[in-house]
Parts: sequence; C-alpha cells; structure tokens
Amino acid sequence: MSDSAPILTAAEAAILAKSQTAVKIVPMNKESIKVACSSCNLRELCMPVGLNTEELARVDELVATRRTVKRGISLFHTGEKFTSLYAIRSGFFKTCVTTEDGRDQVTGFQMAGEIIGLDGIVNDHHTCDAIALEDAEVCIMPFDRIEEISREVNALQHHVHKIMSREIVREHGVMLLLGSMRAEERLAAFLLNLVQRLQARGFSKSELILRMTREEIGSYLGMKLETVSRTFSKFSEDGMVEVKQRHIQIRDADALRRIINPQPCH
Amino acid sequence: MSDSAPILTAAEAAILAKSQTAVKIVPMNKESIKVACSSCNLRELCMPVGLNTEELARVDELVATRRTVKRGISLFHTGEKFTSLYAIRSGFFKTCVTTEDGRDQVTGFQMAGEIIGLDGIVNDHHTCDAIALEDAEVCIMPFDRIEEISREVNALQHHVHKIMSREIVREHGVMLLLGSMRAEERLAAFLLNLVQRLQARGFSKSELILRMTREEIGSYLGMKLETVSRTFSKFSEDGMVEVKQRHIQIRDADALRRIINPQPCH
DNA sequence: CGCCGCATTGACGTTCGTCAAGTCTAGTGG
DNA sequence: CCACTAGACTTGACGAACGTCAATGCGGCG
Repeated sequence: MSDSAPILTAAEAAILAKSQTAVKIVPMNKESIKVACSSCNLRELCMPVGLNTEELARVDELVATRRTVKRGISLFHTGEKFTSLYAIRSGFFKTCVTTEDGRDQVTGFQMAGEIIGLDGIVNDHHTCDAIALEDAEVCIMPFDRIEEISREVNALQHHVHKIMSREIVREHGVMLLLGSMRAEERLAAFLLNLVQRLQARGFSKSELILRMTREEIGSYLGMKLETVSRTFSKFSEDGMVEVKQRHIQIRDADALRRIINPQPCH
Repeated sequence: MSDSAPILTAAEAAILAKSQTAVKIVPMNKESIKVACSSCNLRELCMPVGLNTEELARVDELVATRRTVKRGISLFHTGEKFTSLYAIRSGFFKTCVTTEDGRDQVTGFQMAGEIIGLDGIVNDHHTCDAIALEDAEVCIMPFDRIEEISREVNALQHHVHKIMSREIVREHGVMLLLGSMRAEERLAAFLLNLVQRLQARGFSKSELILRMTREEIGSYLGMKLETVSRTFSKFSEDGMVEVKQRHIQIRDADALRRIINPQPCH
C-alpha cells in the first residue's frame, strides 16, 4: 500500500479545510477497534455472506485497514491507480463517470455492506469517482489479497464472482430504467429500490432520508432536477408519498409499484 | 451438463421449423474440428489473452463443447438455469432484459471473442436473453470449471475478473449515453463503438453491416426506431455517413466524434 | 412475381428541458 | 440567540426534442 495519502481536488481541499478532522487512515492494530469481518454487524450483507466459521477466519485477513471519508470527499477518483475494493461500513456514497466535455452521470448510490471499486480492475485504474454523501467509513480490501485468498477459499471466490455479477445485473436494471421508462416510473422505481435496500439494513420500509440532492437523483435517473422535483410534488399530490425536502414518507407503496407495472385490466 | 436440449419459445420453434438444421451440440471429439483456445484465431481477443504457453494449455480444458446458434434463436433465456459462460466464436448476439409488462431493453450487442452469460452467476439463473442476430457459434465454458482452473492459474483468475470489470465499465458508458446524451450523440457513439470493435477484429474501420434492426438499435439507445432512422438520414444528409439499409459507410469519423465531444472553441 | 418485414418520411402531440422567479433550510457569524 | 446567506428546492411559462400515428417505399425470400 506504501503511502496512500489521498489526492485531493481543490473542491475537496476546501471542504476539508472547513471540516474539523482530516481524512484519516485507521491502521489495523491493537489500539483501534477490532477490524474483523467475523465480528462485523454487516457480515450478513457484506463480503462474508454465506461463509462458514473456518472460511470466515480466512476472510478476516482481507481487510487491511479502515478509512473514514468525510462528506463531499472522494474515496477514489477517475484515473487513480486501482489497488483495492472497498466495503462500506457506514455512510453513503455515489459513484459517477465524467466525460471530457464536463457532463457527468451518477452511476449508482451505495450504502453499508455494499462493495465499491469494481470498475478499477479492468485497467488497473479507476474509471469513475466515488464520493461520500455523508460521513462514511470503509474497509479497504487490497485486491491482490482478495485474489490470493479466493484461490484457497472457494466460497469467497464464488462470492466475489457473485458480487461482480450482481453489479452487472443491477446495471441492466438501470439501463432498462433509462432506456424505456418515463419520469414517474423512474422515480417510483428509484424510491422503491432505495427503501427496499434500507429495509434489508433494518430501517423503516416507509420512511427514508435522501442523502443526495435532486440534481444527483436526476443525474442517476437521466432527468433534470426540476423534473425530479415536479415528480415528487405529483406523487405528493396523489397521496403516494409525503415529501419534506429530503425526508420522504411512503404512504402507498403499492401505488408506486403500479406506476412501474400498470396492472392488467382483466 | 446432463442433457442440455435447448428450451424453445414458440417464436423460436417457428424459426427452427423454417431452418434447415436444428441447434446442434458439437461434442469435443476427433471428428469435429479441434476445440482448443491455444489454436483459436480469436486467442488474442478472447479468454486466453495474455496467457503464456503453459497457462494456455490449462485453459484448453475450459471449453467443454461448442454450440451453433441459428439466427433468431436464443442461446439462453431469462430464468434458465445458469451453468456456463459462452465465448462467441463467430456470429453476432444481442442481450436483452424484459419487464413483466412486456417492455424490453437491449442491454448489449456482442461479437466474436466476447463473453456472454455473466449475468447468470449471481442467482444461478440467467436474468436476460441472449439471441443470435446471425448464425453463430459459441464455446461453452462450464462455470464451475472456470472457477476450478482459476484457482490454479492466476492469470486466468485475473482475466476473469477483468472481463467482469470490463462489462461493468461498459455499462457505465451506456448509462452515461442513456442518461445524458441526445439522439444524435447516442447514435454517433454507437456507430463509433461498433466500428472500433470491428476494426479490432480485422474489419474495415469505415464500412460495416448492421446485424440488428432499427428497432433493436433504438431499444439499446433508448429511442424509437423512427428516431434512429431519422438520425441516420440526418447523418447522411450532412455527409458523415452513407446509409443503405443496413449497409453503413463512415465518411467522416471525426465529424461523428465531434458530435459527442463538441471541441472547445478556443 | 408477390408478399412480408423492415425502413423511411411526414404531420402532429406529449413529455420533458430550459429559463426564471421565488421559497425554504441549515449553517455561519455577529 | 438571531439575522444573514448560500445552496437546495419548488413552481410556472414556454419551447425543443422526441414519440406517436400513418402512409409509403424497398428488398429479400419463397
């Protein structure tokens, strides 16, 4: 890992300057809280899913260190050398790709237990930015170590393949959404997806706080922030959701589902 | 593999009824042409990329059998049990996902040397259809065998990871396209991408024959077939391409590139 | 030779983007 | 503690891009 002092953009430096503490690397030693997948409360969601005790012991070697990432700061940038995958322990991220002419597209929002960095494997460099939308903590898993342990622990090998396959399938869903849904359908699908993932993490299935701006939602869903806002207002008028800025209450999840899949009339 | 008689849809059965020969499984034996990655003319593009002679010998064990797929027939369907990845030896495929209410979205077009089936790993069942757009032949690589050999051949392990990562990155690009480009930009990007991949396979960099309909292009690019057609006509009027049905001649590739990345005025 | 699927083109309508004005809220500093 | 401000959000009016519907043309296959 040598010295992995994070490279900062000007914007990030400004954010950091205002913030109390700098990005800090938490080394894995006796002083810090124990970094072990086997005792992590996310083990049913994250890397160790479906492993037995013995396999778990090996996977504990995966996480080299942890790192905290302040809101607005990037975990990695486009072009940065790829070394590791990151498991999100807490917090919320967005990933986005950027074109030369300045357009950018949010490719996903990630929450606790999800793995980011997979884009970097193919060319040894990251091809997107990962930016924390709230203060976050990630487990750093050096990829060469993942490959090494995968060779010995079949269940881990298969799990890594599954994680990558899951990301591919997720993106198929986003392509479907972007390619053939209208604004209301997109936003309904987005809300249902978010709330479903939050529920899997023990949160309410009807209440959520958006960690991203209307513009970021719009970028992800291929629409403008005004359209996102108008669509929220429409849902609100129709009594399907209650919207108070970023605080969302889902009043009628079935109605949202019907927007996406209009039920057959017969 | 037990008996892998392909499951046919009614539409496919109709196509097959018209076609001379049924889908046939080519067993790997002395009679059939040798099935060996090491002597395949696609080895610089496909699975064996970057392996040394010894590693190549191991990879030769990967391909169990080959299979021919007639135009219009699917290699696998949504919901079908996942067993193998497929390397395209010849021909052209599309993959598409379908919603309950009948909408479908083409998620990609694949040509010789590319790998399909990655979507099936996560749930042990395929989540999209792969349909041949022209008569094709694929190498069947049972996934458990891929995992087995990956454990012993590090270069193969890493290559598999790269293939999956490449697919993730490709899909990021499609999301960018669908989320923030206009019709002309989408079609220009599509043409440039196709021609670039064809060129890597030794075809002309200015001439190509589309294997898919306007509707399939439209589905992939998130626009209607009429818009695809109109945009082709516009490119043609502007002298950038010559369009004769599915035969496309690229007259000014730079102009196409400028559509996507309008060059700065200074 | 005729049919059928695919492609093209035109006229018109809808959805969403653009531009602009105004409101709300959290965070800052006095 | 409160006023101020910047950024985020909402809402309206208007227009452009693209979808829809429909008529017509073309080319490959039986």
